[in-house]
Parts: sequence; structure tokens; C-alpha cells
Amino acid sequence: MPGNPDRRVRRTRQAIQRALVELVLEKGYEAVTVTDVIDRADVGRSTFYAHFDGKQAVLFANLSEMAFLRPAISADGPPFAFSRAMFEHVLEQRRLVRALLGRRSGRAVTAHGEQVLRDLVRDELLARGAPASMSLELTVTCVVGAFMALLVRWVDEEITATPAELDEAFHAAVGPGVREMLARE
Amino acid sequence: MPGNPDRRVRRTRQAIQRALVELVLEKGYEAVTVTDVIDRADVGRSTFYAHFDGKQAVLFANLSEMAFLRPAISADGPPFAFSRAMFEHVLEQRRLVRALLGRRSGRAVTAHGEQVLRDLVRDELLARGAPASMSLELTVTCVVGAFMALLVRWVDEEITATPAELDEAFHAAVGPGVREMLARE
DNA sequence: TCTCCTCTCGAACAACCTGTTCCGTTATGT
DNA sequence: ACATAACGGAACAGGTTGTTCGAGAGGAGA
Repeated sequence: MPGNPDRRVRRTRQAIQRALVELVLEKGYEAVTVTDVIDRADVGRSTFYAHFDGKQAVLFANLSEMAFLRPAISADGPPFAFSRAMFEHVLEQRRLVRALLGRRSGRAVTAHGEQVLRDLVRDELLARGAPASMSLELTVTCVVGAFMALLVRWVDEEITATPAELDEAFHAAVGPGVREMLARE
Repeated sequence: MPGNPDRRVRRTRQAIQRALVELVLEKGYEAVTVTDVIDRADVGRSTFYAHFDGKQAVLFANLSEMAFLRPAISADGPPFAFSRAMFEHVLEQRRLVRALLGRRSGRAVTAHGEQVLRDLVRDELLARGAPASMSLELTVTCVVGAFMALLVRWVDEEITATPAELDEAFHAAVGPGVREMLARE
């Protein structure tokens, strides 16, 4: 009996989550309806709502299982080393990331992504000796804002660049400012 | 006969646009429906669709009449001088900006705002001697991303700060990087 | 003023979506 | 085998969008 819940529950939940990802890839998050999902998953409507509150709940259940957006932080080495790996990873998963973060996505999704990134960046700056303060939070917001803006425009193909170029631009833009801030301590 | 179109047309369009702003202030852009708007504007449904394609069209008609988000650029003086004035202005118009750009807003609205800002920032960097290139576009994206991230979190009250503090954080984060880029030429 | 033309109203409509309820049927775990 | 829990499926109320139609009101110009 692997996994506590009933096998039917596991199957149903998996079918629904799988269907959502497929549909998001095809139409973009915003355009997918609950009806689409239950048709694709071949699941009763009542069954769907017995497991999830709605589209967004399914998405979040999926996101928490996607580990590649939680890289480890490091206090030594160059700052924000996560970015290069993340751009590379996004290149592989381009279709999915585009569907989730791109123009046709919803606000909640990018907000979730920004939240995760902010925690990451804040932890790294703290580990490098920055004092916890409002000013730090503002800096974190700027760094994450710059990163996400690059990422979103990239997956939307508004800009064409390699992961290396993106990474370089990102570090060139916010790196000096962050280094100055850290040096002021 | 001021203004070419029929007086009825002027009245109708104005009533609709006014109603949208009111409702956006009350409920946030996303939550406002066309039905809400025509009820508030006291206008027939068919009349509404005779003038606008939908909610978003009304919004854009409004946005193009809001001039305060088009400050002049300057090639001398400190870079990105627009930011301070803009933070100040947003403070006055906080409710409206929040409704338009905040958590409960739609993607299209912020995308529109980012577009305007990108043109502004790009022009300023070009005026300061940066060569037009893909690398410039990446930098512009970072700068605007950082600015918008601050703005959005601020109007959403996720961060508390004065316009001066926001402005300082913004310049501290992206200023050094931009100066280095300009110096490299 | 008077006429013509445009705009507006209001209701009704089809089509779609969400979330809930009900109950008979089926699959599981023990 | 059997009690329990999950599933299916249809139907439902309530809400949304965008379109259509004809009748009536309003403006602009002569």
C-alpha cells in the first residue's frame, strides 16, 4: 500500500494534475477551464471538486512538486549564482514555463514564482552579511523584479538571447548595486 | 459643436469610462464585469458593445488619457530622474494605481505600463550614449522590471516606504550597473 | 421649426463557465 | 465478503459574455 491515500484518490488526483499541465501547454493557463480539465482527465465534475477548489488549487499542487525552481543558496562564490542554472533549466522546460509565466498566464502564478524567488534572494543576501531591514526588502524586490522581467520577456520571445547572455545582463544590471550595498556594511 | 462626435456619443463614452474607473477603484479591475459597468453607467448593453470591444478596450481608452505616466526624459542630470516624480505621483493617485496595477489587476494593464516605461528608459539610455543593441534591451528590461516590482509591491502594501526611500532603493539597485554599462562605451 | 439620420434602449437570446447536489454504482482495504 | 469510501453523471442555479432586433428618442443641419 504505497502512499497512504486510497489508490483511486491517487489515480484521480494524478489524472487531474496531468490533464492540467497538458492543457496549459496547449492553451496557456488562463484559457484552460475546469470543464476542459475534467474532460481531459476523464473524471466526473463532482469528483474534481471533491479534490480541488478549482483550477488554481490544481496548479499549486503541481508547483509544489516542481523542485527545479528551488536551487540551493551559497554564501561564497559569485552572488546570485542561481540565475544561470535557472535560465538553463527554463530553456529545457521552455514550453511549460512559457505557459505558466508568459503573457497568457495568470497573475497568481507569477506571484507564486516571485514569492519563491524573493525568499531565495533574501536568504542569500542575509547569508552574505546584509542586515535584515526594510532597505534589504526593497533591494530583494528590485533584484527579483529584474530577473522575472527578463525571464518573462524571454519565454514570450520578446527578446532573443542565450541563457549566458541573459545571465550576464542580469548580473551586470543588479550586481554592482548589490555589491555596493554589501560593502557598505 | 465642441468635439466632432455626436453629443450622445460623447456622453455615452464618458459615462462608461467614468463607471469603469469608479468600479475599478471599488473592486479592482479583474472583479469588474461588463454588466457592472453598464449598470453603473446606466447604458444599454448593446450601446456598450457599440462603443467598445469589452472591458479592456475601455481601460485602454482611459489609460491613453492619463498623462502623468509620461514624464519627460533628460540626458543630463542623474539617470532615471523620472522615478522619484513617479513614486510621488503614485502616492497621490494611490487608490487608482493600486486598482490598476495591484494584485487584483489584470495582466494586460501592467503589460501596458511596462511598455510605456521601457520606451522611456530606453530613450534615456540612448540619449546618454548607449548604443542600440540587444544588450541594451536586456538592461532596459531589468531596470523596468525592478521599478515595476517596487511599485506593485508598494501599492499592494506588501512593503511600507516613502517615495524617497523607494527612489533611493531603486537607484541603489540598478544605478551602479547602468553607470558601469554607460562607462564601458 | 422641421426633417432626416444616428444613436440608444431594452429585452431576449445562445453559449459558455462555475460550483453544488443527488444518488446509484464501483472499487478498495481489511 | 463486506463495510466504507470514492466515483460517475446528470441536472441544477447563478453568473458571464457578446449579439441581435425593432421601436423610440435625440441631435445636427437646413
